[in-house]
Amino acid sequence: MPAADDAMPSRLNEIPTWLISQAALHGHRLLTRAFAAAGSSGYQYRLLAALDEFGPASQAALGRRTGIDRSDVVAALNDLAGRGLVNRSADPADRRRNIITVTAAGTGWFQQLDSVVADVQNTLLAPLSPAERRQLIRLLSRILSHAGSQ
Amino acid sequence: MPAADDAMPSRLNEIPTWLISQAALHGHRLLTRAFAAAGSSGYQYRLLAALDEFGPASQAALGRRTGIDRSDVVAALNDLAGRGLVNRSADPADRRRNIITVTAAGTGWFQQLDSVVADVQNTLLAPLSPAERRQLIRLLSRILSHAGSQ
DNA sequence: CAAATTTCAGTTCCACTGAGATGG
DNA sequence: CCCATCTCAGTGAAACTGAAATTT
Repeated sequence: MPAADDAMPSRLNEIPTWLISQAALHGHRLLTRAFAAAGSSGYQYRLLAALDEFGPASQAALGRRTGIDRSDVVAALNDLAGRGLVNRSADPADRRRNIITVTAAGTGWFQQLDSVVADVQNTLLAPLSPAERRQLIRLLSRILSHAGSQ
Repeated sequence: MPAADDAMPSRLNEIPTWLISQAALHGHRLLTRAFAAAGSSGYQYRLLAALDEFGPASQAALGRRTGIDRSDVVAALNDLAGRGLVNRSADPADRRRNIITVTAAGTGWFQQLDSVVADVQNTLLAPLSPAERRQLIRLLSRILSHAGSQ
């Protein structure tokens, strides 16, 4: 029997949480693949973005800013440091801390990752016009700022 | 030191994949909590939705329709069957198959879960007007149908 | 002594894979 | 002989927890 056995319950396709989850899943797959192809990861991109915007910081501060767990920050920085993209140095003012600094190579690497991220956005949002993309961003931002302020 | 140590890199809040992921995370948390409070799970809701829309089906067909892995279908149906919400019976036409049927109690349960889901949508989308909610649904649907047809 | 930082080891949750048993 | 189904056990990734060592 042919039986289009794989049709989703139509109910699900009208439920916002479901649509958002599916879109997130697809975006996450695209990003993970693109980062892996570039030899990196989402954690590394987020850490480099925080360093780029706020300058050198301790590992704990990086974890708080990026929402990455302290344990995972260690592992991601081990990798970045091993490739010479960031430096670890002791904080003279507080010897518990490692101060993380981006190297010149790290800055160049971050710019490359930035274009990887931009490509993925274009792939994901391909069917939407520029105005529609802005609209989507605004709607999601409002949902999130409401969620965050509860 | 005050140091608003927890501000996200502003770059992230303009990246659609990031916004979608954050919204999905929040929605998932709300749903998981609401389902748990009601004594159920998202898997159970999806399986009951498929049975409600398409009628009795084999476990393999349910897995394909709901996108739930075959192993996880078994576990979720074990729970539903143990509570008398669905029945398993052998398919007389193909004895490899279990035919899953919803009981009367299962139908009532599904309607309760449906209102749990509706409540969560209202919570998540609280800051949006009805027109904006429809707009969000349309934009996401277009992204997904484009993603699915590739 | 209490608190913060870095680190390692281990846990938990979820999605998935492999394989055996039954049957077509 | 090959394929589909149901089931269980196990694997792997991602996020988190606990605790030790160091320093404030």
